[in-house]
Formats: sequence, structure tokens, C-alpha cells
Amino acid sequence: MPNRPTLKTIGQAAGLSHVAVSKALRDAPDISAATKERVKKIAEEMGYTPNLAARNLYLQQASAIGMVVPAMGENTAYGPLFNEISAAAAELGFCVMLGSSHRSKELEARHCRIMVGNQVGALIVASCTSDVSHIKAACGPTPVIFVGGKTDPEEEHVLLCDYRRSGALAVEHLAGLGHRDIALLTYGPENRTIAQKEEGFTQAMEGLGLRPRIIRAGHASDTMRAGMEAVEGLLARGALPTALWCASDYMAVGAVNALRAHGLSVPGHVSVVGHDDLWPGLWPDAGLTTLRTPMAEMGKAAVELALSLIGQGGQVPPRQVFRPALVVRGTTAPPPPGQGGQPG
Amino acid sequence: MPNRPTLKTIGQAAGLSHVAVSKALRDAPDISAATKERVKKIAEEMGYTPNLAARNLYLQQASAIGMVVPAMGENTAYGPLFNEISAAAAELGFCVMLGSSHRSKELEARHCRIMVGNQVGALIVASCTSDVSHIKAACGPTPVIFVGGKTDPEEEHVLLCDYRRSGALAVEHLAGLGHRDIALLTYGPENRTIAQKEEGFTQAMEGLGLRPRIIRAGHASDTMRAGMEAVEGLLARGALPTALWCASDYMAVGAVNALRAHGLSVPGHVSVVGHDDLWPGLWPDAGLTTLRTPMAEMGKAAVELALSLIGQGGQVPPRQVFRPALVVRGTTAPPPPGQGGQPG
DNA sequence: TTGAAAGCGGTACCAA
DNA sequence: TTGGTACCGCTTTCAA
Repeated sequence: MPNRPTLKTIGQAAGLSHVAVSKALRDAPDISAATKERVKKIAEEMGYTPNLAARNLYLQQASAIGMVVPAMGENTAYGPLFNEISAAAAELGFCVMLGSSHRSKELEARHCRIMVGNQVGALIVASCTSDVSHIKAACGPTPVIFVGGKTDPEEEHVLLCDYRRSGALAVEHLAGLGHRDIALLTYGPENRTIAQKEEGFTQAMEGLGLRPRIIRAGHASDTMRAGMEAVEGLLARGALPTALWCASDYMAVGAVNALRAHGLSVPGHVSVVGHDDLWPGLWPDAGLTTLRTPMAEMGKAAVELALSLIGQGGQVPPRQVFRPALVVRGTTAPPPPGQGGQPG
Repeated sequence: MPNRPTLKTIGQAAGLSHVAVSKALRDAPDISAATKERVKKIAEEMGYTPNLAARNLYLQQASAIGMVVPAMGENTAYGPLFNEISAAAAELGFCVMLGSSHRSKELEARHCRIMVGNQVGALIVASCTSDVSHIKAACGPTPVIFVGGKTDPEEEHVLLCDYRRSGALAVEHLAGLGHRDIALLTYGPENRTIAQKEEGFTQAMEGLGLRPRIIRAGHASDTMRAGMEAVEGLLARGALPTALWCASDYMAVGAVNALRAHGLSVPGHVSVVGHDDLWPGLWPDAGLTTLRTPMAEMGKAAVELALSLIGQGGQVPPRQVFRPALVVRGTTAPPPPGQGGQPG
């Protein structure tokens, strides 16, 4: 590391002790205004930046929080979530250490250990598996906040999204438009997020006396293809419903793509709803009707909870569930005349 | 911060001084094997993690590097780049502090200051503007590595991608297939990346005696729409070429979308090449032919350069230019018979 | 083979 | 109003 000026350096230049300099820079009441001004000027000139590691060491504080995710980009929601967390943390003078686990439990634990060693006050982890014992072991007494759908809602600190409600909202919207034959398209492998969506969907459909159809196709690694395959399968069986709710926006785009390739109009013939609202412009000639997860609120809540656990913020509930919201754009409309009925 | 065990804690449990414990844990030659084993066992049991901040303070080292980007996600290349940087850093026991500037110079500088205060050894910055004076001011003596197309290639430490070569590769591929009427689609606002692509394209076309056509449309914030608008404009003027090179993959998807909406086949009627290769599966029913920026190499190089500047690695060239590579998938083919000629 | 002392940069306490 | 001293957790040096 390059030689930055320290309190001592400034003190020498000012003919003062490092203690006086420290006080002057922090506007202590027992330093004369003249001295303060002089010291501040010198510090400014020398480009002084306090060494937070040293300060934290003495004060037994933290000025960083950690975050571990499976991967950034790759059409996941972690990018937007990180943006919010970064902003909220910077607002409070904290910085964020981030690690990509590349979906490896070993790397996940390794990131946690490195960050704990580097004195993060708390960790926000979107684990790549539902089993998080290795993470807890790696973090020891450092508090961990779990985020993301794979997590057990009974963890001590956890921020989740209510995907059951997603199902309710999707069905409510589509049924409200007059659809009665609605299918949910999901993908493998089974996880808590998918299960919740299926549950919410089934419950909402049955509540309306409608038959819930759930089609599982493809794999999480390529949900766009999964959407196409699901639609192809439905078409091949002559079982196309009038509305589709897809478990992810990407899947929805794949579904729309496949429908249009077969000369079907969206939303003219078939309505499609997505999930996540990762890219408002994803389907630019119309805009995808979708369910928005409240990333900004989740990010802010994660930082608040982290600071609260560090003891740098007020009390915050240790478990929070966020509610998705419906965003109506151009891929949903009433069903074609005469097709609103429930199939056999 | 929760009370983690320290060397002193372990020493008390082991009936030794903290010095002996420190040595034992680091396998110093002057500690007996028996003591080492005993100490290590106790440390293990207590879940000891060395306080790297304290170690760094004494050793005047850094164990973290910083990275500042305009935003994660949002269809930028920073996600994949971060993944690589994270992996390379973790490999070497370093962690990465990341900040999203939300395209604000103030926040950009703020992140830099916070990270410098937190003792990062070096910073990797993808600036949101070409002017980087505020960043340099915020970082002081801490070395900064600039990445991304907006940067002046004369900066002291800089990693770039040769977008002129992208133009050459795109033209070479399309001309090799028999295309003579090729247009480049770009978007505003003008920046160094775009300028380089245009330059490389023009040069390559003229080298083959072909007329370079460049269409600028839309805005960087929604390049998918820009791609659609560009195609609509070309169709309206009856000036559609047989091949399009789009400045981004997203723009290419928009272009393909618009072409197909008009009943044109890709690559049957028109070939389309993208740029970046952010999502191999972006256009699932074919796969987009595109130019791939070598993210993995750039990430690795960034970390190596950072460590070299910290004095923790070997010598590394301070400026590096990476070469994009052509990835041929399903959106390029020879032009339709009789349409390979150069237009008036 | 072990440990006392000093120092990294900062802050708190108390004496001058 | 100022500064000496001690301490945060760790490592290095040197004496026991």
C-alpha cells in the first residue's frame, strides 16, 4: 500500500501530537478553533484519509458488510438487489464486500470466511442450496441474513418474498380479465420458490372454482428455453390455455416467442404473465405483464437489519416477508370471444 | 461485532502467551510440535479466525481490492466481469469491495473514498464518464485500474477491449459469407466504445471496397428498442441491407425481433451479428452470432494487475488490450441468391 | 522453546 | 487547551 499520511504525519507537520490532530479533525470541543482550522487545512493538503481499519480495531466496530451470491448477472435478481444494498450502505458510510460463489458450496464458505476475517459486521447471503450449515459454520458468531427463495423461512435472520401472493395476484388479474383456463409454467429442479408459486396458484385457482394446471418443463439454467418447450408441448397436445403464468420473466419471453412463432398473437390469443420484472424493456414491442419483487425495499431492509445486528441501527424485525406487486403491461388482455370458459 | 476469540483468548485457554499462539498457528519453527497441535486444536474448537484488519495494520498490507461500476445487472457486462474478479481474488485470499455508482459521479467518488478509507490496496473502476479526475482525487495514492470502454487508453493503469477489431471480425465474417451490403447499427450517446466500433467497421468495409453504412438510433438506456427502431427506419426507407452488425447483443435482439415481425427471416433474408455475448441463450431458437469480449481473461488480468500494484504479485503490464472473438451461432448465413451485390 | 516489548493508526481517559 | 498513556489484535525482534 502506498504511504498515506497518518495522524502522526500531520502532527509533525503541524507541530502537534497525533492526539491533538485526531481531536481537531473530529471537532472535539477542547481544541481551539484556530488549531482546528490549521490542522484541517494541512490534512486537506496532504490528502489525509482516516484509516478505518485502525479506528474499527480500537472501537470494536465494523464499517463493512458482506454479501455472497451464486453469481451476478446471468439473468438473476441479485444485480438489482446489490445495487440497492450498495446504495443503502454507502448512504450510511458502510461498504459492501461481495463474493460470487459460482454455485459452489466450498467457494460460498470460503467467501464467508474471508469476509469474516476481514471484519465484516454482518453477512447477507443468497445461498446456492437450501442447506446452509456450511455457511453458518464459516461465519461463526458473525450474524448472517439469508435472502432469496431457497432459504428456510425459520432461519434466525431472513428476508423473503411471498411467492404465494404472486400466484394469487397472477390468477386474480387473469381471472379478472375473464380467463378461466389458466396454466402455470414452471421449471426444475423443484425449490422453495417454485413450490410457493405453485401453491399460491393452486389455492387461488381453486378458490375461484377453476382447475389449476401446472406444467413443469426444462431447467433453471435456461428458463427461456423451458418456456418455449412448455408451449410446444401444450400445442402438440392441443391443450393450450387462454392464459399462461410463467415462473420467471425469461420463461415468459420464451413462451411468447414460441406462441408467436406458431402464428398466435399475445395477448390476442393467449395472455402471458411473467415474474420478477428484471427488465422492464425485455419485450419491447409491448412490455411484459409481470410481478415485481420489491428489490429496493428488500435491499434497504437488508442493510438496516445488518446494521441493527451490528448494533449500529435501531431495532428491526429479524424476519421479513416482502410482497410482490402486479405490473400490467402489454401481454395480458381478455381471452378471445367464446374462449373464456373452463375446459373439461 | 460479536466477541470472536483472539490470540489472547486462546492463550489463556492454553496457558500460553498470545505470541506463542500466533507462532503456533503460523507454524513457526521455534514452537514444539506438541504445543502447535494443542494450540491448533483449541483454536479450532473456539472457532478462531484471525483478525485480518489487525494483521494488515501491523504488516502494512491490504487484503481487499475495490471495484466500482455504474450498476450491476441491467444488461451490462459488469456482472460477468465481477464474477471473474471475485473468483480470481478469492483464489488469492483477497476479497472484493464492490460499489454501484448508479451513474452518479458523486456516488462514484464516495464509493472510492469509503473503500480507500477501508484500506483497499487498489481499485478497479468502470467509470460512468470519460472524465475521471474526481475518481483520481478521491483515491489519492491508492492505485486505480480503469476498465471499460469509456476510459482514455492513456491512463496509467487500464484494461480495454479492442472494439476496432470487433468491427474487423464482424465484417470479415459477413463478407466471407458473401454479404456486400452490411450496415452497422449503433446508438447514442456517442462514446469511445461506439466510436471504435464505427472506426473498425468503416476501415474493414473500405478495405474490401465496400460502402460502410452506419445507422445511429435510440439511446444506450434501451438498446433493444434502438435496434427495433433502426430496423423500422431501414424498412421504411426501403434501404434494408442483407446483413446487420449491432453494437450490442440487446440491440441485435431488437433488430431480429423487428425483422421477424415484418415477416423477414433471420438469417434467411437478413443476417445479424451482435456484440458482447452476455447471454448465450438470449435468442434461444437459434442463438445469436456475436462477438465475445474475454471477460474471464479481463477479470483475471485486473486482479493480477491490482495485486502487482499492491506489491503482492509479479510484474504485470499496466495497460492491456483484450481481443474480442467471433462466436458463430444461428443468425448469420449467406445472403439470399442475387442479393449479394453492393447497392448503388 | 517461550515470552516481553514495541509498533501499526486510531480513540479514550486523565493529568498537566 | 493540550498531550501522555494505554489499548484494540496482530506480528516481529530479541532476550530469557
